[in-house]
Amino acid sequence: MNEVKNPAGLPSTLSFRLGTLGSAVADRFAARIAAYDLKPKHAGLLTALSLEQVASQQELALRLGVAPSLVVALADHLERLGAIERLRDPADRRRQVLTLTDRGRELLRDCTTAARTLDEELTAGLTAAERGAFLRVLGRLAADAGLPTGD
Amino acid sequence: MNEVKNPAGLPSTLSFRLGTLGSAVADRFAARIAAYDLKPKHAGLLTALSLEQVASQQELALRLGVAPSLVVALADHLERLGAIERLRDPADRRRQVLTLTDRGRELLRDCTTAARTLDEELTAGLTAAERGAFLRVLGRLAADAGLPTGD
DNA sequence: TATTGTTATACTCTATAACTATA
DNA sequence: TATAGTTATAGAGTATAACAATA
Repeated sequence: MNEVKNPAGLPSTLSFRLGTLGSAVADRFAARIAAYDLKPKHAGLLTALSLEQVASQQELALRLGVAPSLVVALADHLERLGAIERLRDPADRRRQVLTLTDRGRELLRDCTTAARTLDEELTAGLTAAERGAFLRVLGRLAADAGLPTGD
Repeated sequence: MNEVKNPAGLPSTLSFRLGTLGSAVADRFAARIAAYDLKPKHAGLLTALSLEQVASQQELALRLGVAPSLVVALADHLERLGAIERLRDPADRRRQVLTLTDRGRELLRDCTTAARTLDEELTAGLTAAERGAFLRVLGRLAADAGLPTGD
């Protein structure tokens, strides 16, 4: 007399699939941008700067959902790479305003290209329609969760 | 004279969205199963056991893609919770065969319920058809990536 | 006194390497 | 000698708390 099994277990849930697949994809993305001496969080910071134009480190910490001390470390690294510049805000000399350099925009383009290539590989088995619909729903879910979607 | 922007930047890619959304969902899932003194990796181990019936710790390490030493720590914890039993394989006394207990199956059901509840919240803004299509594509992508899908 | 950025420190997660017991 | 599991140790990543400069 078998127990009643879960009609379909944890792997059939959207949350589990999204979590495991997201982790796998993030790892693959990280491996590809490692060639530029960048990690996903660096790409996230560059992206935030490209959307916001300028931003203080506190604002970035809030936006990225990380501790301010981590923004210091990320910005230090990006500054060493020549990807960003730190400028004291003359109106409030406590604030450091971060801005993208040309090199930073170039690196962000490289990251985007790497992500697009990965997209192609991941969705090789999908029709164009399936892929488009999937991407749109993904964008809506991300927006609902308060994440950037570029729209 | 604005520079030409990326026609659509990193946040418009499937890889970026999957990675960020996956991370956010994983965090939320972790917060909910913390009430059972479990973390996502524990749920993954319980799931693997439920699919495989029995498994040695080495096999589990391979399946979960983690170091064997981590399986030790995860199994220690699950054993303390009464969720699994360790049995020496009589045929090869080096091997520990892990099996789910009734309590383990109960905990796995609790995790699945938590994931389903989270699913509902995440997809509240989608039609049933959109949701079904999204889940199916997610399953195909996960399967292509070698992850369990429960199918 | 409050706030921005920084530094110092600690904690979590996980892997690698050394070790024990079986084979 | 080789393998399963365990233990010891170390590294990455990130947070919290103390501190300095400025408001």
